[in-house]
Amino acid sequence: MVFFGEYSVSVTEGGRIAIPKKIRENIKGDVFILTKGFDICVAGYERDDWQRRTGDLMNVSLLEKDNIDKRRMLFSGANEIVIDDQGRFVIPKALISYMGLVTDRVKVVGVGDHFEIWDEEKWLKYAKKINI
Amino acid sequence: MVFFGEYSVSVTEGGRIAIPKKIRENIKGDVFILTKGFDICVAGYERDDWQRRTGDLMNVSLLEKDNIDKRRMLFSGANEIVIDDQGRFVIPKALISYMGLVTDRVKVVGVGDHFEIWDEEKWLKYAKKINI
DNA sequence: TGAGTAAAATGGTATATAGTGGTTGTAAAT
DNA sequence: ATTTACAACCACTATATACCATTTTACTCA
Repeated sequence: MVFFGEYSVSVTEGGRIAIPKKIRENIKGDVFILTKGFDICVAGYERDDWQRRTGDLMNVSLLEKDNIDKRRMLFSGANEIVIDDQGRFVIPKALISYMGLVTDRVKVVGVGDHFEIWDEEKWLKYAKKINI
Repeated sequence: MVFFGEYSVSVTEGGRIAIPKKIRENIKGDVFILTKGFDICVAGYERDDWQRRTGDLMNVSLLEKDNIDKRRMLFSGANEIVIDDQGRFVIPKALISYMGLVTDRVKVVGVGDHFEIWDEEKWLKYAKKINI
């Protein structure tokens, strides 16, 4: 399971997209976790992987304030998404708003352990900035 | 496994090429990784080799932002390519666009540990500039 | 509270286009 | 002369998109 590549897909008015085949075939089953990512994008994780990796974050001390911002973002933004049998799903409103979607096109990009969805323009700007 | 030589091949409208035999016979099996390379070309690596070099980027904390740029760059630019039994494969759209392909000819060149694919004109200009 | 209405979510179908596999042609190499 | 590598072409399949219909949810006002 490694997420690769960069794909341009269209978004309907209701926030529905068809996830690219090359990304989808890396998701076991038809369920995954979609949450807020760094730099105004949304990030998708395999459910098992998500549960395994968030495990440690569930056992922090009540007095531990470190990373509280990131922990809030990660968990409050998380949604369990079910992909329909045509490979489509709806990006929840809160995440649409978080990613600042303005056009009707997004980039779906693989980042190894997870994939990300970006407003297309924002991705292009970012990619230029970090010189991809 | 050493990639060398310079070959000119044609590209179809859909971005498909027949990889030169001399390059192909250095690829173990029929799979390799095609990524964005330096100076607007795309670069092909053996899969094992690439995975070995990127493996440590797969197991970072969900809260770790430090090398996110690097991870996005490496993985979003990479594609797992399967060569068909006639030695053909399609260069993904994002990479076609990255390499600035204008004509219907590319140069496939060996660079030791990897091979590269260039828009032919760009390669000739580059080769002239660096006085090869 | 509950019926009526509007809006959104969902499921399905049709269409265009991109991807894939196969055949044939041609020129070069053996 | 036969084989091989690459090119060109065609046909079929898979995927992404747009569109429409139905269901569900939310909202309003009597």
